[in-house]
Amino acid sequence: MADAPETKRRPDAPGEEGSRARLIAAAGRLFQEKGYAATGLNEILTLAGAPKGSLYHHFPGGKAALGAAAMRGAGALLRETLRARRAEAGDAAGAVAAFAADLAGWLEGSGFTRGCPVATVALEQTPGEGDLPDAVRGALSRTVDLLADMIAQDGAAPDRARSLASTALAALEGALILARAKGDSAPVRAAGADMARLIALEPGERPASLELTSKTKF
Amino acid sequence: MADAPETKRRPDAPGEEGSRARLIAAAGRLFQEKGYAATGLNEILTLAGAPKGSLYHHFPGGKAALGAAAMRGAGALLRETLRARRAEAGDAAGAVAAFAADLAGWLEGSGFTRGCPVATVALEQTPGEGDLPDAVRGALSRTVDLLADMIAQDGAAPDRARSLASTALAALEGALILARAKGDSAPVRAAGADMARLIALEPGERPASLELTSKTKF
DNA sequence: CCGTGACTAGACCGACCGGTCTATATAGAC
DNA sequence: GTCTATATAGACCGGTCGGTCTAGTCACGG
Repeated sequence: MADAPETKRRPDAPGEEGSRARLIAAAGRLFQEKGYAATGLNEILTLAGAPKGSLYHHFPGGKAALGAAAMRGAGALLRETLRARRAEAGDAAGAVAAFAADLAGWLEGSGFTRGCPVATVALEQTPGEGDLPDAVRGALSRTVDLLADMIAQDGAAPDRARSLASTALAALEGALILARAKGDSAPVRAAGADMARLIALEPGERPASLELTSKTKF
Repeated sequence: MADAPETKRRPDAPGEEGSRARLIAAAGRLFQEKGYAATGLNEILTLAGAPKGSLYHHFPGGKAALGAAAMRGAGALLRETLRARRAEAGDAAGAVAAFAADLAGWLEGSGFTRGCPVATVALEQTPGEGDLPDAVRGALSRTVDLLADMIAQDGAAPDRARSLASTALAALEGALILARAKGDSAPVRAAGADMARLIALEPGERPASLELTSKTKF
C-alpha cells in the first residue's frame, strides 16, 4: 500500500543484488545452524559479502532487527510451503505429511545442520531484544493459525482445530530437534505420519465449508 | 560400582556443599533460560557462588564439559519424573498426560523463562564441542527409549512403540517452544492430551508383557 | 608438624563481541 | 556540472568472552 507513483527506488548499485536480502539470508542460515547468540555479526557479514556499514544502514536496530527480519522471512517461507502442500494434497492431514517430508528433506540436505530457523532463535529469547521476540512469536502463531484454518476447513470445530494445529506444529518442531541430534530424519517422518493420522481421525462434520475462519489473532 | 572401601572423599570444606553440584545446577538453569552460547561463564560462576578455579578443577573440559554434565543431569531428571508418573498413572498414555502437566507447571512456575533444558542446548550444537553433543543425544535418546518401553509394555509392537515415543517426546518439546514464545502453557497441555489420545488408541494386543524390551540403543 | 593432594580464589590474557563513526562511491534530480 | 540521498566500506571502540595460571586454604596421613 505504498510507492504507487514511485518510479525511482533504484540506488543499490555497488552491491550487485540487494545486499539487504543477502544479509537476511545469511543471518537466517547461520541462526538456523548455530543459534542466535553463537552467530557473530562478522560471520554474517562475511557470508553475505557486505560490510558493517551496510548492515547498520539497512537495520539500524542492529543484530536484533536483522534477526527479526530473518524470522519474518523464515515464517513466510514455512507458511508458503505449507499452503502449497495443502493445495496439492487436498486436505490438512495430507498437507502435514507432505510438509513433514519437506522438513525432513531440508534437514538431510543440509547434512543435519539446519533445523527450524524459528525454533532455534525462539529458545534463546530474553525480553528486551527489540523486535525479535515479537517476530518469533508472530512467525510461530501465524503458522499455527494457517494450519488451524486448514484443519477447520476439513470440518473440525474451530477450537479443536487450533489445538490440533498447535500440537501438530509442536510435533514437527520437536521432531526436528530429535532428528538433528540423532543425525537421522526418522523422527520427522514419524511425527508427520502420526500427526496426519491424528488429524485425519478427527470427526469431520461438514465435508467442506467455504469460509475461512482466519481470525489471524497473532 | 566404585568407592566401596572408600571412607574418605571428604575434602570440600571451603565450599559448604558440593560446589560441583552447584555449578551443574546453575549452568543447567541458565542454559535453560538463555541458551548455551548466550550464557557466560562468569554468569554461571556468580550464580553458583564459585570462582573460576573451581570450575576448571571439576571440569577440565571447560564450558562444554560443564554443559555435558548439565545435560546428563537434566535428562536423568526428565526420565525420573516420567517413571514416577508412569507408576502413578499405570499406563503410558496417562504417564504422558501427567508428564506434560509437570512440564507445563514448571514453565509457568518460572514465568515462562525455562523450557526444556536439553532442547535449548540441542539446537545450538556444532560438532567439536567435546562431550556436549553426545550428552545431548544421549539425554534425548534415553528418554525416547524409556517412553518406548512404557508404550511397548502396554502392548504395542516394539517398532511402533519407538515411533510413537519419538513423536510424543517431540510434541512435548515443540509445545514447550510454542508455549514459551506465547507466554501461555496451553500448547503443552494440548500436546499432552493429544499424545495421550494417540498412544491410547494404539491397538494394545497383550494386556501386559512382563519383559522390558529396553534395547537402549542410543 | 609437615607434607600432600583436593579444592578455592581471582588476576590476567588474547580474541572476539556488537556497535559507532567517518569517509567514499554511486545514481538520479535539476 | 553540482547537489543530495542511498548505500558501501572498514577502522575503531569499550566490554566481555572462554580459558590459563599462580597463589592460597583446607583436611588428612605420616
